[in-house]
Amino acid sequence: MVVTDASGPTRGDDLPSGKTRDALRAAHLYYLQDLTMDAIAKELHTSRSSVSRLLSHARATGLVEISIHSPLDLPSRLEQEILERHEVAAHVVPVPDHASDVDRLERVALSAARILSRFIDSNQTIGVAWGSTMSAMSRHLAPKATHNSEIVQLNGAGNLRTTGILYASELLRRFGDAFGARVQQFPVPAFFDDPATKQAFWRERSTRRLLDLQASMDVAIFGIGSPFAEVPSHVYQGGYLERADYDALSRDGVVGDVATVFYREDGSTDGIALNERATGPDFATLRRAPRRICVVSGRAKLPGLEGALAAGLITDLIVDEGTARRLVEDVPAS
Amino acid sequence: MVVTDASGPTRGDDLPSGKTRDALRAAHLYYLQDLTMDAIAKELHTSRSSVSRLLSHARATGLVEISIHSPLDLPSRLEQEILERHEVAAHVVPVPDHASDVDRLERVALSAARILSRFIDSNQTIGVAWGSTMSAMSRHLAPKATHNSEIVQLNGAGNLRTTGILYASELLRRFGDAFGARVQQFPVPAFFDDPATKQAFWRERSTRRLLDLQASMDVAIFGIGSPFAEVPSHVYQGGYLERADYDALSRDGVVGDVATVFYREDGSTDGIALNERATGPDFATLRRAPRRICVVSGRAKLPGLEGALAAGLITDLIVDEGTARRLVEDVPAS
DNA sequence: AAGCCAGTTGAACAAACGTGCAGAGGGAGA
DNA sequence: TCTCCCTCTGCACGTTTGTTCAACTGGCTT
Repeated sequence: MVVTDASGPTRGDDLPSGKTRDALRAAHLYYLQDLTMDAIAKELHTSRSSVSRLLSHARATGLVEISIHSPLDLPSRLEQEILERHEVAAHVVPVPDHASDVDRLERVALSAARILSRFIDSNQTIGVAWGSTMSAMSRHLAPKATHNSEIVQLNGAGNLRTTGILYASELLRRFGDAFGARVQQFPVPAFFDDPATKQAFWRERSTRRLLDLQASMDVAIFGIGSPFAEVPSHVYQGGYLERADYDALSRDGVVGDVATVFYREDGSTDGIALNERATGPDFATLRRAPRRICVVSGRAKLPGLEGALAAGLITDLIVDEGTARRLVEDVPAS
Repeated sequence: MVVTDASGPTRGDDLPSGKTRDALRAAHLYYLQDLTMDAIAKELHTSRSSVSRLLSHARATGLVEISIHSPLDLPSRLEQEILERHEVAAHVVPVPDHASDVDRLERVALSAARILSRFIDSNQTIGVAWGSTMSAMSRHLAPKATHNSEIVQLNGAGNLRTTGILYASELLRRFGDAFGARVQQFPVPAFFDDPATKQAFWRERSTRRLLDLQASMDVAIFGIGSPFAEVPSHVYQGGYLERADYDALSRDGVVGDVATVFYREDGSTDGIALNERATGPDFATLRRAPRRICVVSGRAKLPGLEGALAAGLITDLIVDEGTARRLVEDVPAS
């Protein structure tokens, strides 16, 4: 639920009550004055454990923000190089080379969630895709109070087996909760069976409303799908695609997808039949968003990432260290 | 010393060596990925204790910044009221009411030091006064790398007993170190014996250079002196003033000083003889600095604070809770 | 070459911290 | 009014973290 907190007009002394208020004060004392929790407990007339919990609350709830500044001169050579080669602001997440893909994903998602709050603000329309990366991310979002913002689902999530609504709506809801934003779901399947159905649907006014929102996004957040990786992305496991679809993608030289829209190594999408049935925004629409944040982890997604970069889909990239390294090594000159 | 760190052009893998680099990585892992220090130790191939130290280093050195955001709607009613009444951005430091004045000062100074780094940036001229408040503050500054900034001493520090140079230079040096800035000392006594000497000195070219710097300050940082408080400020203990001077101040209705320039309750300075011999910048000069940060703790300084506010010396105020409360209560309507 | 100093290191200990748990409080509904 | 359910509290325990200490390193002097 959105942070509301009963801190009414309790004027008078200095005990305006309200958990958030206490948390704020505890945070001041702990992070700005270096008191121990014990000392804070005494000042707040409560137990040390409660203070510990208050501080957890303060962190989890975004009252406290911890950020890390490279001393400008040495900003991860990697980030620097990625910026130069691809004109993309990169955030490289350190992960040990031997980490499993699951670990890697989890850690990138955690960092990404923390970094994200910098980009979110009031009065924004925020497009959110879905997939395992976005899902992991949604579980770690640091709340940040905003007004009048809107979360828009970028692509449908229904498939042959489930409506996908539960999964996707849960994910979206987490984003909405974290930022106190309204959530606009997109209740369509990930892929239509028949392009004509999509066309028809797209003409519906309720659909149009959503498409218009997408077209006016301020921020888009998405992962990258990699159809032919050893560990396929969510889209490719969940029964969204059939054998024939795969074969078609393979023939077309597809290296990845963003919000269920497929593309080739060079970023092109023309003539990829499946896109006619996909529900994600075409790249021209996506690129209208001034800030487009891509979260990637695992070397398997490298080709997909390179394609997305070629397509100019990304303005901000959050990526694990190993993949970042390969990105700059693979392509000596773009 | 200024952070230099031997992290040269060590290209290659991902082990560019350098303590700062490790600290940065540790900080990422600890604060952005919530690993335990033990886990980080393994990733960095070192002991847990070293990681603990690295993290301390990262915090002390400003690589990690921890900030606290009130959820905009409830920004300490006090800060709100001070803003409305005095047009000053206040930062209220929570301190228990029963805290001693020494505690109070220490805690305000600590918070102030942390808050300060937000205001400091590259290519700035930063005026710094001295006194017990500034001294306490200087001991807690969080380093922040800047280029081409300059610390300028606002007022002389010599007195009858010592040259004051040691004390003041130590204080200034800490500021300089923390921000990697050059330090411009002002080697004059706090008060001249004879106004004429001051006049003469002020015509010296070396003095002019410094006064010009003061006149082009971007930020000024100062405390408030309170001559008649039970616990007198540094200026009033150290042998800077004599009996006769006190009497004169008392007759003139002085309530405080900023950088050894005295003023009355209404902020006026005209006709206060001592100011003719003082070495601090006159208020017109001071007010040319776009940002003027005042750090105050202890109710004894309340009259002084009110005078400084009346004189329009302050744009940003860092003050302990008790004093802030009295400030808004004392004067129901400004 | 020996000696010295300043800076690091990990082990061991002590302090500070997070969390499961059982009990207390306090509405909303029966 | 009683009961159920939810939330919050402080305690007790195990874990995590800060710090002291002695040993070690590498550079510089004598």
